[in-house]
Amino acid sequence: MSVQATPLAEATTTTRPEAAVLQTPAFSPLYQQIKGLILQSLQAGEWKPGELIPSEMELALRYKVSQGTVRKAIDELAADNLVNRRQGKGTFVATHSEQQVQYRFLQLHPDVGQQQDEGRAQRHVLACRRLRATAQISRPLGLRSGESVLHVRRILTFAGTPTILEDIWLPGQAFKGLTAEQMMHYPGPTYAMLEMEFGIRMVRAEEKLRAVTPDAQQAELLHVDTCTPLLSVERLSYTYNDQPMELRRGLYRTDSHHYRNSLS
Amino acid sequence: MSVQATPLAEATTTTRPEAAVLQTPAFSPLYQQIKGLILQSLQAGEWKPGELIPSEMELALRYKVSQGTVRKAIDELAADNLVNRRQGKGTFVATHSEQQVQYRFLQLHPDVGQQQDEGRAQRHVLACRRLRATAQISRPLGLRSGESVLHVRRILTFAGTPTILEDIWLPGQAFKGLTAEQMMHYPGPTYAMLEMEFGIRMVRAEEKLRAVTPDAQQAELLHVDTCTPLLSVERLSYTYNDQPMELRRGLYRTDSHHYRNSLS
DNA sequence: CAGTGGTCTAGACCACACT
DNA sequence: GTGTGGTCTAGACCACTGC
Repeated sequence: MSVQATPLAEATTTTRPEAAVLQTPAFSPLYQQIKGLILQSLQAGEWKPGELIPSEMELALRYKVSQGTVRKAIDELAADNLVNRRQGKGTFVATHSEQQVQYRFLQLHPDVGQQQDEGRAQRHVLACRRLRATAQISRPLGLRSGESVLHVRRILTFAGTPTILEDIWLPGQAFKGLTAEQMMHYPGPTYAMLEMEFGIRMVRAEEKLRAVTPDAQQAELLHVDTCTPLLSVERLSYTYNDQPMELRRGLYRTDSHHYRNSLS
Repeated sequence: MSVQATPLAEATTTTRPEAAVLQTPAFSPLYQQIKGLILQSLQAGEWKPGELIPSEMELALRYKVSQGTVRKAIDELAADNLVNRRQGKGTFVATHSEQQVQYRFLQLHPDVGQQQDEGRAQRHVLACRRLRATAQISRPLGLRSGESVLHVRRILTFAGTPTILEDIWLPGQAFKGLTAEQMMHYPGPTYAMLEMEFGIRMVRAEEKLRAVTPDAQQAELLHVDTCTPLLSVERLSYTYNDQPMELRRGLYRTDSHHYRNSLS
């Protein structure tokens, strides 16, 4: 449970106790190692999304380091959005449910001047079935060609206007038993459902955007013609360990919505 | 130069010296106040882009706080990309020149499988003139309608293909004397030029993306037809103090490039 | 009130970059 | 070697939460 050369808790010198870091080759600071250990516990499900993790003091005792070192490790986890700190209460495992921002990965916002977003989106699942992955699908997900994947196609409707047509591919192995029923009727973000039902939490994602025109079928589903420019958003979502766990391709209507991004 | 109730450097108690923070109402931690003071010096141009700022120890003495407090302030400035820390050398004011990533705000990348990016983009300035701002232009820039703005239109060409058509609007007041010559022939990012020549550094930006089709003129300039879907990127760039300083509207061809975004 | 995260300090040592 | 940022520790106090 301790870290490399165990630093002694009851060190008698006033100086730093037995260095807990290897010498020059591949040096990694103590707090990074602690961060790694906490990350492991997070992955292993020792503390589940929404739950309280042990206090800084407890973790410091457990790993036999000072509270300040644990603090710096947790600071980075909080910066990565893996945990939330709440003064006076404790540190909680981050979750896609009950988060201040619902739909954390959806960057599409209604233009100002439009009517209200009418709250939640309406979801229609058009298809939900298992199939063998083509190379195009399996490669980004890190699967072998021909492995089982779950394909979901759905439409998100805002204020009565069909706005997003999404195709979602999930590794079949990890999401056994996922039904169209669950996709349809789970109250809240899909990512929250995957987290609750399958214990798999999407931690970060990479998106590639393009402007495209729809084919006949896509156009019909979105109630536009085949000349209407649409925003194609290809998203690869990762769980812990940078393991890709979802491939998603969305077609967004941008006539009364826009995709927002902040740069710094 | 000190902060609120001056903490004494030579405090005799082993406890925290005279608290440097006001009581409950509008409490702000000391390191935030230090961050604010450093930010002021940055804005005032006391240290220019690319220059070395004083060492943590020097700043600690100047503001009469401990090195750790200065460190935390600088940590946040570094997280905001306002300064760069280099171990063994010091802390430097961030700049758009000579940065590890050129074109920090440009998210368009060549698709894999394409030929090399052929290094730098080729720039053609089509127009560069002063005019009175319409409401549409002046509002986002925080100007009054009719105030002078500089309008630049240009094309960026990658590997021989005209790929980006950009319209740029800058407050006329702040950028007196900017010429097409400078826009054309400055070696390096435009933001680096604005920084060097006018001392105005863009610190962050907000973008709104849409899929659109070009009008006849735009289509001709980009060598596409008027049915080709293009990515419209509207960017508002800010300098220190969240002051908007540039409005830019780009039309991106996404047939062999894509816009990349990371979510977390 | 006790317990938690948040702030601040002070001092020692490590890793890196110049000279 | 000297000076810089980077890491680690230890202890005290502050601010927030809930019993």
